[in-house]
Amino acid sequence: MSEEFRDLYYYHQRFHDDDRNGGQNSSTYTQNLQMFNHSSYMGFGEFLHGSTEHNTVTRAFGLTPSTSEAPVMAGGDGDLVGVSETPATPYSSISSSSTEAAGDDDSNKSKKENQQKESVEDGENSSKKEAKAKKKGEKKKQRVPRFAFMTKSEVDHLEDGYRWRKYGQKAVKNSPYPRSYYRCTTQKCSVKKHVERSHQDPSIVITTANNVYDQQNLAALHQPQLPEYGLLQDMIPTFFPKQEP
DNA sequence: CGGCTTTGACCAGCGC
DNA sequence: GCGCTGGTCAAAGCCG
Repeated sequence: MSEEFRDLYYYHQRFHDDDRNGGQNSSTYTQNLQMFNHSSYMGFGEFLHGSTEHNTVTRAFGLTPSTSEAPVMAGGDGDLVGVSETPATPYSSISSSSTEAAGDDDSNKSKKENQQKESVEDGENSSKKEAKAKKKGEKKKQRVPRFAFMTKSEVDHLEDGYRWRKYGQKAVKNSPYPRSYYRCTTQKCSVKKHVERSHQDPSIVITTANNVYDQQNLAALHQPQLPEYGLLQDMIPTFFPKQEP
């Protein structure tokens, strides 16, 4: 995995018997779910505290949060959270967080668009500079909480019930595997994620997603279609707790 | 024709 | 200030 992830929490392993075959016969199971911390982002505990609720991650993916109390990620003000104490438990947990402009993906975008528009309209470099200068006056870009999880899979882009459009691909430093950038194409869905394959263990896919879902919009968000081999809830049970009978 | 991927270019943040 | 890197844009092309 890329060096940006510093600390491992849990490690989620998932096998697809036949991903290529529509995943119809695939099976999913979890092994040590490993969580990791993005070095440039806030600690996991911080993430939780910074977030309003335990369901943050659920929201992050636009999934309807469970009504049951999230078990979870309790404790830990620091970089790591104590969940790592129970890694053997299947469905034990998920990954970490990071920060980046809190909820400003769109604002950044529009900012950028405006910037570009300006430069196009003016048709000169000067306008670009102006835009830049203008931007300098604006408040510093904040960070959106992000989190990531590792999945053992043969396919890079895991089916999670959402529609994604790939909007970019970059070579990853120190890794032969590129990183692909996706955005959710569902209306009102502003989630973005990037997916890369671990160069240390090529069988592992690292997915990192932002957390820009507006809680108020949550209800309006689409309900995920059940993919062939399970939802993120299955992959990240700590954040997607199973309903107790 | 619409939706998607590919890919080079651009931009901002960060470290030195 | 400069270079590097991650993230995004958008044109071009592909595909159903």
